[in-house]
Amino acid sequence: MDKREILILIGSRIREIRELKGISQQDLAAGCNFEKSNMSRIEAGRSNITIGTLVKICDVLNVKLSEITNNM
Amino acid sequence: MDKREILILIGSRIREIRELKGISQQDLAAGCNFEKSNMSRIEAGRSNITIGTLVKICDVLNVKLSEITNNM
DNA sequence: TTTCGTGTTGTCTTATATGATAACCAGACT
DNA sequence: AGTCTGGTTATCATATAAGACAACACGAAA
Repeated sequence: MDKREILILIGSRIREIRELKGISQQDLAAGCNFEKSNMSRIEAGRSNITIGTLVKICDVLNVKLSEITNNM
Repeated sequence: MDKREILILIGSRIREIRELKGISQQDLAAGCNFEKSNMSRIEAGRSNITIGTLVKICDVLNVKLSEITNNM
């Protein structure tokens, strides 16, 4: 799996969990201290995010990093 | 677990796997197309690496991303 | 229709990761 | 002594992620 695929998978996983918890992109982004526009890009896999950003998102979603990267 | 801890854990995991496979930082870095100095920082958890960089390293080490992030 | 909620996209600045180079340290070996 | 090998650290330029902002699309509900 290459970088592009992984980023898309990570984004999809984030979106899946977010929707499962009934949170809007807006609110998730706000919890992470950034704009919904950036969250939209992240969920679309269009941003090569850092571990720091991913950890922030995991924190707000209240999931472990390994839950996001599971099977990758 | 916060960002700092996670980065240190990821770095340690990379080093562990690299040494297990008997590769030098030099060679791992070369396989990733960057310098040993950067690999040193990454293994020390002193660089907030992107998913792209992590995927590159996983590729050269021939491990899955989830093997690195396991239990985090 | 208008308004609201949610998400997307483009563009901008600033912060920082990437990547290169050089100097350095510690062991091992000659 | 010198000379490898492996790793660390400092500094630099460049690429790009982070973060903010505005405009837009679309469906639902008023």
